[in-house]
Amino acid sequence: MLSKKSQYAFKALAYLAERCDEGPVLIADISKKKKIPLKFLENILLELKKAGILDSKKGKGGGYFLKKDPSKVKVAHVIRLVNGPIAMLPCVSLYFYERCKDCNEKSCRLHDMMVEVRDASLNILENRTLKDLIN
Amino acid sequence: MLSKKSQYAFKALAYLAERCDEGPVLIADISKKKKIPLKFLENILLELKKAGILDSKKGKGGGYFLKKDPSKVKVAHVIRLVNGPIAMLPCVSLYFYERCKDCNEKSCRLHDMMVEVRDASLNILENRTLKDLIN
DNA sequence: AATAAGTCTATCAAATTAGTAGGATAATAT
DNA sequence: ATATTATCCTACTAATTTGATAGACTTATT
Repeated sequence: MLSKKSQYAFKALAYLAERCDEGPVLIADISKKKKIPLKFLENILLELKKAGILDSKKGKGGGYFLKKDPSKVKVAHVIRLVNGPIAMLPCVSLYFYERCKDCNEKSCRLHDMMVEVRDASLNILENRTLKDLIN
Repeated sequence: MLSKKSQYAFKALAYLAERCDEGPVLIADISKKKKIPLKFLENILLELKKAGILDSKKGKGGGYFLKKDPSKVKVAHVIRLVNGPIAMLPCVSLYFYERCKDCNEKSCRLHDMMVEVRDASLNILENRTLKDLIN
């Protein structure tokens, strides 16, 4: 399951995507409209900024805004950033791979099955962007 | 990601599925061969028994064994039992549904997307069984 | 200089995960 | 009967993760 943090991140990103031509948006504004705890949201947005998805401006008239066009930010990328692996097993993850101890990957049928699940999920998540989150 | 408990459960179930015509298998045997902490495995197997997947016999000649044919036990069912929801969001889960607070499901595009991911995953996991875990 | 906003670091409580301990119960063998 | 074998059960603990908060700091604007 996606963490609450991830859900907040998507809500905030969707909100920013809807307003991506209107200049910076206040954290407090997002927090209020999307009912996300302010300080928690601060941390999340900062993280997304450091990851290159958002940018910000300080002082009056400042706030957060998308650094790229919503259609350029993949949902899979956001999940990996905020939530971690998409795969169901470490031995099957593309970005967070870890060898399975005491298990031969070549002959593990669970491995194969989880590769299938991963690919089915990625087929969707790699082809959807923040643009698809806008109503 | 699947918990270690889930991974252990699948290893144990695969082991039992391979030996489903050979009578009861000792917990200690599974623990040793699959390198699963003994006491942890005890708890897991007991849980699977209570869920109706396994049965057991006490005393000499006892042990655990599959209650049904391996081809009758769906992978999706085991995941839900041991790991919990398969869906990425509570508002999209079939067996662990929870309403999304402060979010209108009808107009939430993330919701739609996660329904797609869920169905893509279930399409695989509901159609694979313990039999598919045997080499 | 005052104000408005994001930045940073640290901390905290609750929940979850992974694993352990040890006795209780039941089936079998002698 | 009783000793042995093996599962059953309840509780506990340690480590990690998650969700959230506090407060001082920095930077931009007026």
